[in-house]
Amino acid sequence: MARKRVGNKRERIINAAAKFFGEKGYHGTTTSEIADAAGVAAGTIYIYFKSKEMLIVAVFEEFLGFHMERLKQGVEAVSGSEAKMRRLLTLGLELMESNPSSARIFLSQLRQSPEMIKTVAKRSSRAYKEIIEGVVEDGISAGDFRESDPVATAVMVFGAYQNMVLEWVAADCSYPLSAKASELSEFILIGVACKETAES
Amino acid sequence: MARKRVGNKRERIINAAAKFFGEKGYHGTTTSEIADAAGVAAGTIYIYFKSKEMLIVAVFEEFLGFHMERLKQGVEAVSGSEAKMRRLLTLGLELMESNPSSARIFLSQLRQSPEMIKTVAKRSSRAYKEIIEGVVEDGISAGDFRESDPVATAVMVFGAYQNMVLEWVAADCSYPLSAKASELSEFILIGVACKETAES
Amino acid sequence: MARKRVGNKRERIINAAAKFFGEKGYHGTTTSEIADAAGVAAGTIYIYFKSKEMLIVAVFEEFLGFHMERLKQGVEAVSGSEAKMRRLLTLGLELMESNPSSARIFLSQLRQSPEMIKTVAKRSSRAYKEIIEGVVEDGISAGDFRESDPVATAVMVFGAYQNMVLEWVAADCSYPLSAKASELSEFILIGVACKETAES
Amino acid sequence: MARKRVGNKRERIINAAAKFFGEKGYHGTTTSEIADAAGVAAGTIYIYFKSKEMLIVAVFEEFLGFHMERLKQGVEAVSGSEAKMRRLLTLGLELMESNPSSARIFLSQLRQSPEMIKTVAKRSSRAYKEIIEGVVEDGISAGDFRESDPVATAVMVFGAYQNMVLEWVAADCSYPLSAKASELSEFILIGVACKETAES
DNA sequence: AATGAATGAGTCTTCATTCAT
DNA sequence: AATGAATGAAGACTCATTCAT
Repeated sequence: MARKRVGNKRERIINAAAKFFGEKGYHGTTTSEIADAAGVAAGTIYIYFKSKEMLIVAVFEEFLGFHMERLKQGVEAVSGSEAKMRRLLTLGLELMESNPSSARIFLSQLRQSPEMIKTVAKRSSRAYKEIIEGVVEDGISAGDFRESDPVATAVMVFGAYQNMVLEWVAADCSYPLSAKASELSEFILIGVACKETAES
Repeated sequence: MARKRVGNKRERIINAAAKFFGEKGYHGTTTSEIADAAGVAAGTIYIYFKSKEMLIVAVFEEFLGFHMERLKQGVEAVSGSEAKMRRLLTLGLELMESNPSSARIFLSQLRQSPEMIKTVAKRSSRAYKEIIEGVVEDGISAGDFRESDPVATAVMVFGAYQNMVLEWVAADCSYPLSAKASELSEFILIGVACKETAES
Repeated sequence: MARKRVGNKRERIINAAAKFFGEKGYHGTTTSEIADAAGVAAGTIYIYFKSKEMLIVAVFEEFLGFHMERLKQGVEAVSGSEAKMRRLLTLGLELMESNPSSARIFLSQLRQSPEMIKTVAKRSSRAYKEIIEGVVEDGISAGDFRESDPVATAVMVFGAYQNMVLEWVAADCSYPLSAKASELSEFILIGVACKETAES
Repeated sequence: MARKRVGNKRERIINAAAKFFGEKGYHGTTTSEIADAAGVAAGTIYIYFKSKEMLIVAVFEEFLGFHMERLKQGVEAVSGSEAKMRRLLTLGLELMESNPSSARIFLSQLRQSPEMIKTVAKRSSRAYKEIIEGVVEDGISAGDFRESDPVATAVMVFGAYQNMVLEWVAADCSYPLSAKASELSEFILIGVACKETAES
């Protein structure tokens, strides 16, 4: 009684879906098992979501919205371009670490069909990169980072970040991801900010 | 009729599979259409490959082997750490550009199931990163690149590279990917080599 | 159209399966034709039965349960060892005669795979023989039958009975099987009851 | 080299087929594995046998012919109705015991399709029963056995015999079948020979 | 809104059989 | 006679989705 009524049905379905999609992949998960785990009937899913595909999209949007909000807050909470970038990367890894299932969806399950890549995956990276771009742009304006194309830079920063998470997922999340934060930050900061490294 | 005898059957199947898997995704492709396009009977696929899954793995190995060979040759053909890194990244983008279908498989289709991520996708990035690591290590030894953990550096370099390709794929390959080579190289080289950037 | 709503789905599937398995054999029958004949969709079979194999097992259990109940009742309804044995054999032949399809499954289709022989076929003959053994044991105790190993005796009685049915099935059920009841009973009764053979 | 050329191809195919059909069942065996085990190409089977079905028929005929010859010889070698019957049953069990695979084919694999039951299985039991009938008839003529319908008697004798073998096969041939010979003979002989039952 | 039994189109895979060599 | 690569028809089973209740 207690566990069943925690959250409304839509939320329960999303949570169950996130868990299974992350663990077994989109095609490896059946809508029935999601319904079971969510404690609803098979048909109920279709009251809240038009199709299985729309369900994974919803799962992802939930995840993305939550991420974006946190990241924006985190970035605003500190000052200084370098500190902002550090915060962004560290927080990003922490968020991924706290929800490996969603991380997996983010990293691979959304790339199932060319259609999905073009719509959702694209939007996801766009949102992410907008934040990165913001930090980069501000850093350049402030003279903290070297001159560069913020868009291209964001693509590469995001790639490095993303691949670090993928490595961790491929390693079965067997080590603390957030421990890699400083390593990542160093690399990125040198890439974006490198200006005054003396001689050698 | 004309295309029927070009190449042996195994090769024809691999080519057809690469095309469809890349265009429509692993699950969006049926073994029958691969057989049709390859000009063989449905059952023939199973003479050469144990299952549909082993087929995509084979497609990928083919692609990876080809890539690795080219990249190694390319890197060896030039001298100087910076030149090697540039060559590596440029060649990588060129290879991806010349075979968008395989690029798509490489970037997403191999991540279909958690199983695949753990086995094949892992191996693929490992192979790629080994080359990158080699260049980074040599560069550090030679004093051309700054001191850093070559492994972690390779992860990030690979991530940036990969994401640049993914962007291109998500944009429907609508612009020449190789045109981005210098941008990527700059970013990476600053990240790995940044030592003597004068004042500001 | 008329037959559609007779009985629930599970029952309709079992009946259709019994018919086809009996007529065309297990491997000669497709799940689709069973579904068609039962007036259900192909997938519906798998709601009620885990696999085609579990379906034939279910068909058989149904048949066996029905048989056993009838035979036990029949045997209890009469008194005297000889009368019981006669009743058992007669009733057995009558039951087989009334459902030739199930008889065929019982006699041969359950022996399709070594696995089935070891599990289901074994259990079926065990159930049958337990009843026979009971009658034989009681007959011996009562002094009506000669001393013998009831287990081995049951094997042989069952064999004679079974082969009589098989003959009938092989002859396309072209004669009334129950007409053979007295002949069978005589043979068996002499075998089990013959006590005072003089001389030799 | 030595093993391969022992026997001609036809014989090798029959032997391999007997082994597999007996162990894994008719439908559980592929023609390819038979060809492999026989050391011939897949297509070669079809030079010697028209189809898979004709192959199992051939296997069976081989087995039956061999059996019949031995049984006839065995029966003729002794004198006296009772001795002949004993010899027949004992020899039958011994032959089955010496070739469990063929025994399994005989007992169940030939019953795969209604067609097979009607043609081959029928013929097999007919051959067997002819021998039994002969012994029974002679016994009756000689006054050794009681008056009865030899045909029906043979059906029942054959059934008892057959079921004893089936029990043994179902028990994984885990005990010496020939040890059951005397038990079987007693049962049968009482059934056929019992003449002077007093009274009742 | 919720259910869950039912649907049936869709797919991978097997394998007896053929035939060019 | 022999080969064995190739065929392609066939079939068990799955599962997203629907709809009567």
